[in-house]
Amino acid sequence: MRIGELAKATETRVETIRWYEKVGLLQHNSRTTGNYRTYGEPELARLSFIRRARALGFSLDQVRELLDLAETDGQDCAAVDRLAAAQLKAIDQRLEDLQALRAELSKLLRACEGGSVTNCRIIEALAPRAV
Amino acid sequence: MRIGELAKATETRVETIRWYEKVGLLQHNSRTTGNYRTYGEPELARLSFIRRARALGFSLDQVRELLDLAETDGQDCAAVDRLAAAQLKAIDQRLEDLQALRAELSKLLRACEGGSVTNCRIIEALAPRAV
DNA sequence: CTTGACCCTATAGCGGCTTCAGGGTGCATG
DNA sequence: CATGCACCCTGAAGCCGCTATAGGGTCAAG
Repeated sequence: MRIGELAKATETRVETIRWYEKVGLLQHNSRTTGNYRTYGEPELARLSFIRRARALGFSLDQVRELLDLAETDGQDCAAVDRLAAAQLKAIDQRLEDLQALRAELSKLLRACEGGSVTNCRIIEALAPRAV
Repeated sequence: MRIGELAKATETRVETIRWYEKVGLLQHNSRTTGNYRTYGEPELARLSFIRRARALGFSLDQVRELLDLAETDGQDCAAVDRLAAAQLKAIDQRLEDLQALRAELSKLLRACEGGSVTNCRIIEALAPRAV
């Protein structure tokens, strides 16, 4: 399988695949005579894994750890669990931040809707004190 | 006022202020004989505005737009409103994504907790099909 | 006269790619 | 056999919004 095919199969951009190679996440099988990368099933599986983990918000470093753990035979499920739990906690934190931010912003927007044409309340709210 | 003072007053790092200058968001008043930047009230106000807008999740480009709008006398409140509304929409989208992600991840975690020692269900779930 | 807090510039680095420049490969069509 | 086109290659730079690092200068107090 060539890189474009692998890209399609995993919904990854070709450049991203080459980039994963550069940072040591995914190797290619071999090369054709024309110097094209080729991939087999294991690479497809590995890239799928990577993409799934990325979609769950894991960093590339975390993905590396997960891959290591996945590949050691004596599974350390606890380590995986720790990683996933940490990730969940980080997501919860970001959710909280984002929700606070949303509340602020929508307060601002409500102020604007009620505002007059001559005075933009959003600008006022952002300004340090009565600009 | 020197840069350190301004930094303290706005809870901004000194380096960030210099960076805002580099990207054309905030100028300094003048320089001392010792080549130190100096700032006055208008710069303090402007930086406060920038920081507030940033804290609400606006990009630097959006902040630039907001500053332009804030400084034109004939206010275009509608334009400000559009910007803020777009920002709110973007935040809502990110919230949605993040919530979906959270659900996925916590499903994974629940699977792991119930799993046996010999088979990590998180790894299984990430793998394309029964690695 | 030295110490220390503050300031300066220029440059590189972060994550996670994306884009660009400047080519080569390989297959179908004229 | 030439041409076109989709696909592939490498290497380097660019994106955002800073942060960090190196290697200096300024200035007031002790």
